[in-house]
Amino acid sequence: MTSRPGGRSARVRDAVLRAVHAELTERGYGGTTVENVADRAGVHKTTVYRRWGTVDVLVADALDHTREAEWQVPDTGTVEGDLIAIATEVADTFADPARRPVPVAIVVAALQSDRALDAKRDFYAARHARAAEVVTRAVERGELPPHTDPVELIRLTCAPLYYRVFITGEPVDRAIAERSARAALAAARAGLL
Amino acid sequence: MTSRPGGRSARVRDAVLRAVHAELTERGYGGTTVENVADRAGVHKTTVYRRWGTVDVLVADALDHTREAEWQVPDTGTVEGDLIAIATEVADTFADPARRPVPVAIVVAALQSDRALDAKRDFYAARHARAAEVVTRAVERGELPPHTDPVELIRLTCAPLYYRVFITGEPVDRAIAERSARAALAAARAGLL
DNA sequence: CTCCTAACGCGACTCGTGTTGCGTTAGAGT
DNA sequence: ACTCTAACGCAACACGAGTCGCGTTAGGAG
Repeated sequence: MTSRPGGRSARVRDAVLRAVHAELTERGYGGTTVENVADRAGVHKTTVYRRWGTVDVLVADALDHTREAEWQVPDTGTVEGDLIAIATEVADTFADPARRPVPVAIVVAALQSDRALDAKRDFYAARHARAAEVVTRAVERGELPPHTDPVELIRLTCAPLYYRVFITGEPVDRAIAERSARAALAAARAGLL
Repeated sequence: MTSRPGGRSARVRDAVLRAVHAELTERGYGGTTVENVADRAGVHKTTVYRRWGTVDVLVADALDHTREAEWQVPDTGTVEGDLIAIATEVADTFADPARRPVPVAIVVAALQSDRALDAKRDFYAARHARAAEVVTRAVERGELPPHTDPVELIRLTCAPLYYRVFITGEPVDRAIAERSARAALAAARAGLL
């Protein structure tokens, strides 16, 4: 039934999703067209229209695809170090002109399409669940109160960075990443999560 | 030169910006068209194309327009009460299906257009500057450390709510608003801002 | 090796968005 | 009251995104 990894369908999908990534980086979500994606992938546009239909579905599928790649959870020995590492990674991504456009495009897509919304929700749910390990470890070590909500601490760590990028439009750097992590940690230590 | 408030230009602008608001609410940013806006405003589409050109400029102008309306800063007597009030207002807006689409559309527009980005940046800069009053009052009362960054505390209060709406896609309610405010306050009291 | 089907390529078509040239009108200035 | 100009209305047009029908091909099954 379904083609194996070496089949034509799989090759087309790989080429198209790579093209989606490149188009989003260069033109952003609004400038990305099904036709341009098809051309870049070396595939006819009707093929893309039939299998995906719209740009937001392309983005959603690309996000699902990248979710298969594994992500390494930091383990510095302390929660503070781990949270700072996580926040720094986020800040670095948004500070890099080559990587920033893709997550931005995903947010835009998710705000306009249920299909992309699901993909984004799943992606962040998985990421948060993985990242929460640093919190559960800290609780076990006695660094944090026993009833601390692990995912909430992760959210609180990242939120100020995303807030700057998407709401206030201010730049983000590592100093802000550190401050966000420490602020979130202070709330956790106060037993507020 | 410029027409006075009662002139034809001003009437057209009012009608168009009202139509923009309605279209964004009903169809969202992606579904809003210059032509639909013009029809709803009872104006020919070329008029809108000439004065604004694109949807993002319409959104930007509408945002500039609403910025003229004054916003009441809460004053409950304590920083905690004030911050909770601010956070609750944000949460209520996003929880209300009738009000939520507009700020969402503004974020989408700002991610795709420099003109809308400027308008959004100015809007939030003004809002934050006004809201920061509750922090400076608190510092004067001795509730918070003297070097606390007022705007940063406001950002920290609101960030988790926006993070849920735009990134994780989780719902926001008043309980989360209160927790966000208290968490931000804990960081401020720890002298981390 | 042959068959069979799902997926792809191709070109023509539809349709909505945005543009242009020209005539018309509101309304400010005198 | 009259003029003069900026802004608006209108219709025809251009352009690109998305659709459709049909022919072609890759590649798995037997």
